[in-house]
Amino acid sequence: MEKDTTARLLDAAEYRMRRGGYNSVSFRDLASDTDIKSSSVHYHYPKKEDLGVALIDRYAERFFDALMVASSKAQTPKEKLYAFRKVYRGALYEDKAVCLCGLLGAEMAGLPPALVDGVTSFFEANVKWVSDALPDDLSKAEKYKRASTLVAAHQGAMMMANSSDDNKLFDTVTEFLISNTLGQD
Amino acid sequence: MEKDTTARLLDAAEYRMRRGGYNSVSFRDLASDTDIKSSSVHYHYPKKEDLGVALIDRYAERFFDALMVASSKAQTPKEKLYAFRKVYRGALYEDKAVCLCGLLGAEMAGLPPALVDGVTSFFEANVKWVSDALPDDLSKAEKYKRASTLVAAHQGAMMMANSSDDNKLFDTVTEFLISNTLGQD
DNA sequence: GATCCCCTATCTATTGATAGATTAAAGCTT
DNA sequence: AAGCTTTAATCTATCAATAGATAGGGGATC
Repeated sequence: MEKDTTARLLDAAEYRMRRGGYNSVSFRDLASDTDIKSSSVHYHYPKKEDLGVALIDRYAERFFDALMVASSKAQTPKEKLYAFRKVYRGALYEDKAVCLCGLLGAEMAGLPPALVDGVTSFFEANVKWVSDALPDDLSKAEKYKRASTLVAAHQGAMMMANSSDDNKLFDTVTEFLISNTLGQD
Repeated sequence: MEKDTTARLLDAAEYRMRRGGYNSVSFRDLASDTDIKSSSVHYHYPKKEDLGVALIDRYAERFFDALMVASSKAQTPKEKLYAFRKVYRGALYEDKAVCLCGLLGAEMAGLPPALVDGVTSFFEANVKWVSDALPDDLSKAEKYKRASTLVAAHQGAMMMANSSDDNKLFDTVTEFLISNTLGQD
């Protein structure tokens, strides 16, 4: 089965947005990417904001789906955190781009209001997932602290790897941090 | 002495760019911010790329100046890293925005070539500074690893604090990481 | 008088967005 | 089955607004 138009539009929009940001995506670019006219893009997503919301929704859903798959056999906290890392790593290596929400999170103040919530929840859900992956005996506050640190470092490492064109930086940082964060009780 | 036009232009451009990214800044916006005409903005910065380069240069210079000041009395690695943190923290709390290079680093693929180098060097210099601040007895590789992690986490924490409108997240993450990174030999 | 700085005026390209025609398929009615 | 209606998805054509950029004029200062 072929991909329908909305899927192809979202693919094109995600590709562009994860490289140049929200304002680097235009309806005409998407139109030429998908071989339709820009007015037809508006048929699927009347406002750019609508497109943005759909993009974030799809991205988040795909991210957490991938996270479930990657962590399905994980038992220990360590295994779960490596699953988390693996999903981030895939986004960087396979898509050759930073996290959509990481980029939009930086541009937050310039985004239409409807997008802000999606980005915020993405990170909340990230932190929650990592918190739940950490050892049970840690306090809630301690879990929050470590989970936030892990998510922040993954995002930062992604951005730095991207901007220095050196993906190994991501590997180095996240590997170090996971072993280190778990290394002490 | 009043600020000259270029300084006011860079102020306005930095304000906007650190909130909405490179493509959210327009010559007309800057013109109205500084009460001149957009053609006069072109007098100072003929191309947008020129403006971008000047912005990054000034930002980097100011950053490392602030770092020198903040670390002038620092003796121990721990004190130096807290100075590093303090400068990042100031950028977040006082400017109420993310790091210019952090945002541009994410948008890298959509930037004019001339800007790319500036952003890359900013991070290289960051990592180098932190490396030099770490204890002497660590290997070069170990220093690189920890320095990259610290810089990445500061950037990521800044972005997450910004996008969740909760600056304390930055404090929590960076405090945890500095004490933790130094805590083990 | 040359230089610096800003102006008016204008150009072309691109932006997000809309109106209205067209086409084809799907569903109903008789 | 044939004819009619509706819906979905695309098109052409066009807007007004905004983008980056340039040409050339005017006043101030050195």
